[in-house]
Amino acid sequence: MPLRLYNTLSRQVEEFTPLESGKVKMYVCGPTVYADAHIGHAMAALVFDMVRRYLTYRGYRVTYVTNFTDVDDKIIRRANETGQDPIEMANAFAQKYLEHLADLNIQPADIYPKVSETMDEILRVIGGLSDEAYAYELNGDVYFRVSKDADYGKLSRRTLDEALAGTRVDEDLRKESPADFALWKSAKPGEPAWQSPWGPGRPGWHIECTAMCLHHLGETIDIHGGGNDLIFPHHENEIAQSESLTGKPFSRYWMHNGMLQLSGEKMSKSLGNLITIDEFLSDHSPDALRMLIFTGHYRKPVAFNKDSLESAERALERLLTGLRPAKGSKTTGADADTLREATENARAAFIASMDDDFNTSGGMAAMFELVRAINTARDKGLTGPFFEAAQRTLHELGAILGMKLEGARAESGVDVAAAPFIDLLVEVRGDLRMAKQWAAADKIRNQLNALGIVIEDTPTGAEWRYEEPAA
RNA sequence: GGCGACGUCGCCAAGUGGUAAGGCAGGGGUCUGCAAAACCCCCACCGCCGGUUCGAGUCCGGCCGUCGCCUCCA
Repeated sequence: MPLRLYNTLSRQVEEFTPLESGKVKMYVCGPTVYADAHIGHAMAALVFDMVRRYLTYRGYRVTYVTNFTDVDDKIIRRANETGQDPIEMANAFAQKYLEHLADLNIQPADIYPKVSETMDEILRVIGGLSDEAYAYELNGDVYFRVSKDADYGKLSRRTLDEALAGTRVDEDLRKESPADFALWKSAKPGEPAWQSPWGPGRPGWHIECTAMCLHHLGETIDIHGGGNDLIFPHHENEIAQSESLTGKPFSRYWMHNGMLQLSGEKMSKSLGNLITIDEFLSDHSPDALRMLIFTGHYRKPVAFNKDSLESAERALERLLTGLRPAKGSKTTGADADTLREATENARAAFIASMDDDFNTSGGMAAMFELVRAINTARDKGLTGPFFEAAQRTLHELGAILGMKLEGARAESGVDVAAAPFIDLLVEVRGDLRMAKQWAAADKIRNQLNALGIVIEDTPTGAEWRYEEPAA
């Protein structure tokens, strides 16, 4: 079964075939680093991390490039306000972003290009476009001549007239057409500037991705990704620049994730309705965010609110029940066969779903089916290789979605040093129960519970684990 | 206004034209001293109106509604 994915360019689900067999060149637009990243950024990073992990799982060798925009109006403004050097400030935010990505269990990209480090390539691209009359200069500014690009608008499905309809009133009136966009901006006093054939200045926004792709991945890449708010004008303009310069298709597939929404609106810096990654991680696990996002489809908007987050956390807890240890002694027999079959079915169902445009929701369903099969097998006393294989498969499928599926006990909450004392209390409680001293036994259970230690009685004795105390 | 996406159980959310996955919540059981967990069972005529078809949540048209883009934006 081939992998199929939705291509924004064709507005259809297509079979995926990379340019070079077995290899995938992938570029994802990264953030402009002028403030703390929020979980909307995280969603894009998470979605494409999942895409990359799945492609890798399916045997592709993926080269993954994602950029930092570190030269930009907003960065300059913010730096001026706070009296910092713009490049240094951007660098600090980029560094922090990288830490967030690591905290979110996002695999590092192969290359993280920055505008400030790609200047030679950017100038070369602009020069090439100028040579072919795709660009023109106006007193140190260089603009892309949209009218010369015959298929401009093919990604966002807009005609030139439509693209013009909403253009700003305070446009540079010297431009040949309002739809023309800046490739190079001449330097104003107090701004960081680089030397160019058109005088000192800095690049326009869209040109960086074109230059970075060309430089690091070549003239045609396989997958270009980003949020769907980038389709126009950013990605449209990238296509215009790249294909005008090379005469070749820029990206074979365009993938766009839906927006994370807070109270019914897109989470964004300009709207001010955001939750930073820092804020999120202070209260919740990275797995919970993945659960929330991958419960739905990556192209659809995700509602982020208290309810959806709580629901995701409970769903995650349920997933984790499948990883609790076996407690019986059977290793073979009908229950083992049933579990083995369920394990194979779950993996097959997971792959079938993911092959269909990364249907993580269906993949998640397969994981829950597996959890039920594991829990049933455990209740029936199964242990041993088949039980372990099932749990390993659960981990394996979770890992494709970037989930660590770590039990709370192993992860945090309980100081390792406290464990023997808890064991002791649980043992004492067991003795009290034997003596039918219910009140005293329940007191231990309740008080430990208040501290986040959950005790469960089983036929083979009491077990305990740590859980975040309910708020 | 233009372009586009979407409207499926109380909530979140899948769904290749043939009578609706999964999760959360809820109800009923098994187990248990009680509890918790786990397991079993129950819980949807798919926004509205037309049309195509033997048959539509799934295709076509219209309407209503939500969201995104059109300006920096993951």
